[in-house]
Amino acid sequence: MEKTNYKPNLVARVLASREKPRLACLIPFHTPENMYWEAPLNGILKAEKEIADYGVTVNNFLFDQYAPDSFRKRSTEILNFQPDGVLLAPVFSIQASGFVRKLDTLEIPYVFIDSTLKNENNLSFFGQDPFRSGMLAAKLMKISLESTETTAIINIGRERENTHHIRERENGFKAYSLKNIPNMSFQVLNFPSEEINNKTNSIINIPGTEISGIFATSAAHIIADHLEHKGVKHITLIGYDLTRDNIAFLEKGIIDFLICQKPMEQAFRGIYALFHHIVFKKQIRKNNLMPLDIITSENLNDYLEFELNKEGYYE
Amino acid sequence: MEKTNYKPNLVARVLASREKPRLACLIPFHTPENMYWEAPLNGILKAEKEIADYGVTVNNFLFDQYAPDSFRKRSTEILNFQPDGVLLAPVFSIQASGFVRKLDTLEIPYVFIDSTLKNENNLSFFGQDPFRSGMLAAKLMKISLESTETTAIINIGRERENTHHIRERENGFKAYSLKNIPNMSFQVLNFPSEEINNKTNSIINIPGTEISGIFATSAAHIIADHLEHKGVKHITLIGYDLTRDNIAFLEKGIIDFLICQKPMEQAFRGIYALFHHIVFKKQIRKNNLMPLDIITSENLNDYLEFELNKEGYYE
DNA sequence: CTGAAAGCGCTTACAG
DNA sequence: CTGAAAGCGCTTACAG
Repeated sequence: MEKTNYKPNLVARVLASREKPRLACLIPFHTPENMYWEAPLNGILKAEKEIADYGVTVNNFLFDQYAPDSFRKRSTEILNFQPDGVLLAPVFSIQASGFVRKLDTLEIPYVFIDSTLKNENNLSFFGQDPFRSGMLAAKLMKISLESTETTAIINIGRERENTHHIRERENGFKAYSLKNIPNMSFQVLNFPSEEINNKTNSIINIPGTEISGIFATSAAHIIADHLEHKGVKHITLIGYDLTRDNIAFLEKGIIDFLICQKPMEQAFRGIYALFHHIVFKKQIRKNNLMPLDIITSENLNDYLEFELNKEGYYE
Repeated sequence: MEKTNYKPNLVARVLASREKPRLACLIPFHTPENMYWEAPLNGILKAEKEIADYGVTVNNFLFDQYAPDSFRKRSTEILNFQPDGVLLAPVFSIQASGFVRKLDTLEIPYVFIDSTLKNENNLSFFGQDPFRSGMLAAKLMKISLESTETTAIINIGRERENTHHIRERENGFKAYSLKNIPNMSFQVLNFPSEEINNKTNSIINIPGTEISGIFATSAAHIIADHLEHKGVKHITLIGYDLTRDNIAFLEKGIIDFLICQKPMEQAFRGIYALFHHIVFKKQIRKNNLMPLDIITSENLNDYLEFELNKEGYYE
């Protein structure tokens, strides 16, 4: 009888509905030393503006990315806040698991950005596949090398800092190299970030001319700074993320490639996923892998301008 | 007195307004031989769906990309249609100029995609900078080459076919090479597409082992097919666009890099620019250069999946 | 030319 | 439990 394929007008629905959905975001705050998390925050703020007319409000609960306790405190605040949806970066997997379990009970939808947890009922995930990004880095390394050469995989960071992500990048790089670059050898070097900060130039003891390529699984700018001071040229350096420091070294030609994971867009689209789900009852795609964008000095400017302005499809 | 910063609710405005804006699109139709223009059309259709609830309708006027007369006919139809906004690919610059002049008189806003015309009053442009894309191709070529080597720039296509675009790609490649790859020599080869289609394997007379890299300013799959049949390996092949043929050769490893200009997103965002301008009276950024996306076999799948699904920020 | 009323297509509180 | 009425925040045709 009701076979008429009636489609309600969503604009009218929003206006008539007295609902004012409240979203909560749980991501790390950024610091002058680590600006990475500024981008997701900007994505959130941009999305918030765009959907304000639909009655949606967004509240941010920022935690210390090195302090699991801070994460737990903020997540409790969110539960008290009783939001209609949550966007979170599940940096600390144990604490995040406990938190989303409570959200499940309360039937509050939640979206992961940056990294994900397996076997959770998240509405959606926006982020990168770290293993594949490591493979891509190895491919770029392969074409940069001339023949039989040695490269280094350098991990910089605290023990707890995004460990899984970093390891997966390394694993991807290794897997690709072993399969596709048989005549390349590599060594793995680990440096805690505290040590690096104090004595950059001495601690990274790169065996001079033997190394022709470096894959920095994080903080490429620190290695770039080291290479610049040492006056080392001709080392192919591949890293991650368009932070200000990295960009400077990319422009100077010290960093050759940066792989970008579109952190602003991850957060922007995460908010939109919640918005579309809650307000428009739309179906949401669960896994959204961001493309592995390759940035060089040639496409840097277009990329930056584009990424900063695209989100709203207008200025 | 009215210093109160009152912001009208756009959702209510749309509902109350009896306006039903009608958009017209003027782009080439695609054919089995040239599927490129399918992507922009899909972008248009996707955007159309999303904004239907706002009362906007979209009408497509497709022309033959090799026939200026076809362009002119369709543009006349659009003038009779009296749209509230126009999206067009100004493939034929003279005809397009005449058309947009009439739109100016009628005060109908219009947006360029794919390529642009200078000194026109277009609301917006979404496309790529072909010169910079050529530079990027040269950079990729540089890192792929081992030392002193010869590369070829190969242009395939009819005389009239996107000439400006193609030439600019070539010019960008040359400019970068001359400046940054002093020990590389290159030759420029031009093939009309008609000849190619008939005798692919014989006409491209690539001087065997002397060539170690090829920059295909268009139709890379034709060259890839040639290389495959000849059994030539180790030639770095760089081309454009994620067409089905190109993708197949990228996966096989015969094409090494494809530079993508996001044709679907160009059109999608073009429609959104018109929508936001007409319905929401939003300010629109005039020049929107798409990033020069570098696609390899490693990031191909993520890229495809992402691009095909991102537009609506949901599935 | 100004101002109050009707209406956009829905949802929801309320009367029956 | 059902159905008609009121109302979301605007615009616009219409009465004065």
